[in-house]
Amino acid sequence: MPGKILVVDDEPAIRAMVRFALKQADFTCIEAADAEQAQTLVLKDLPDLILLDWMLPGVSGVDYARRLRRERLTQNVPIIMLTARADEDDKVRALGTGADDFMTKPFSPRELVARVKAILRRIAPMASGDVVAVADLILDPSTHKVLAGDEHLSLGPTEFRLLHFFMTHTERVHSRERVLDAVWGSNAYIDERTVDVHIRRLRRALMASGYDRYVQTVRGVGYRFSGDG
Amino acid sequence: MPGKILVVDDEPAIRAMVRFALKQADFTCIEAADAEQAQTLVLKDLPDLILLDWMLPGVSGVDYARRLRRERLTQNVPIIMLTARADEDDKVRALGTGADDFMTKPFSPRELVARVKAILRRIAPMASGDVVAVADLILDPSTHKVLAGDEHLSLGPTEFRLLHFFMTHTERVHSRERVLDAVWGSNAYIDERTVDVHIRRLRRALMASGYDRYVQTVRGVGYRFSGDG
DNA sequence: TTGCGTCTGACACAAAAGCGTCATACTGTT
DNA sequence: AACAGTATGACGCTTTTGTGTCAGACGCAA
Repeated sequence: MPGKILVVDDEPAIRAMVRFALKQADFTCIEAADAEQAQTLVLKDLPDLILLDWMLPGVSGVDYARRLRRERLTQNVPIIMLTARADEDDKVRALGTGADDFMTKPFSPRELVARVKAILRRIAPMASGDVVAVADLILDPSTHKVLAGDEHLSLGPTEFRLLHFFMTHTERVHSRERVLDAVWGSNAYIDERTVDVHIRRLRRALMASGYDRYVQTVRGVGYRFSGDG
Repeated sequence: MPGKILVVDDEPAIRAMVRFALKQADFTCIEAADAEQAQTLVLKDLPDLILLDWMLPGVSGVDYARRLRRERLTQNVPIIMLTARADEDDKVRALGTGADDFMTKPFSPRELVARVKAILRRIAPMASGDVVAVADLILDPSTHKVLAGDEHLSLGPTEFRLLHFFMTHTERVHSRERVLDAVWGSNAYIDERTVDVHIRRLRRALMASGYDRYVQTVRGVGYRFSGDG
């Protein structure tokens, strides 16, 4: 279950093709025909990546991309622009909006999937679906298992995501706010103290294998996942 | 990898290329120039996969694909559509017929083989007819029997297919949606909770032999069939 | 066709697991 | 010591899953 992808295009045919391709590759796909619909979906469940048509009825794809970049919620969601023609000017402008990549129609499903995966690996390591390992701690999103050495340890969904986040973003301090954004999906009205509780639960689960010491408190700032003290 | 593949294309040159590529990869290849011939071969010896040209003299590839999907015998045989141009509309329509993939000419032998293998991997572990075994649990599709140790256990058709799916796709977590696709067929309008019910029935059947613990719930995600907890 | 038994999917309710918040205890800093 | 930030256990609530039941579909036999 690598990731959730929002497709914004007014042509149902394109959406159908994209949906098919993404589904084949095990992505979850949500769809919108215009910017307004898209925004509703974005607020409802924040996607991991957005495929955005350059030309849209109403608010254009370019304008919508700018807006997505301005707003805090979507600031870090990668965007791939879809355009009808390979026009250099368009390309420059598209990248100017903050798009992460750019594809000209027609494109093959294979190419689409390849690019999506590339972007996700680069920008959203959590959504790539790859096995993550830190020392002897191994987390496998595809089986949803976590191994510490050869011990299999069981985590609740939230602790699993939390550990996944930490393991894909090691060595850095993350504020509670950031953790909430990454693990809870950023539009949650949740008390920051709640992070503490889940940190506690995660530590407890890791305790048996000693990996709890990887989950480090940085007083006044947040938490860090790191091998050395 | 076992496999008999039917190529339906009116151009002998294409057929020759495909035949060559498939033979190299150890597939058996049978050929037809039109839908009528194809149908004769299908009835004589059911192929594991069909490569079907989009444009055929007489009954078009699209229509023939629909027919293959309608008929019981061929309902589950994967189809790869071959189209002349990368026309988005064609692609979409091809997928609408129930094709599992499509390729635009010209394609390389390598690409062909890769796609064929991909499809067979995805669909065939269950369709191969091979006996599947996990620990002492043995499922034989040809006799439709399941043995746990030396106990013979009886399952309903759906539970049988469900177990078959699990045994050919162990270790991974499968969302209910995915399970529905694989076990019920990808065009079933079925409540996701129904999966739970059949999981229950399967577990109950496996209970006597203790294999019910292999059927694991991954909360918030789906189910997994796995030896270790 | 009719009748019979099995299989199925939906539903409703029960049970379980997970979640977020809070109050309180604790720890490090100044 | 006083303060601010953090850790932790408990608790009420929500979401998700488990399970029994039932009406209808289906296959089969007469």
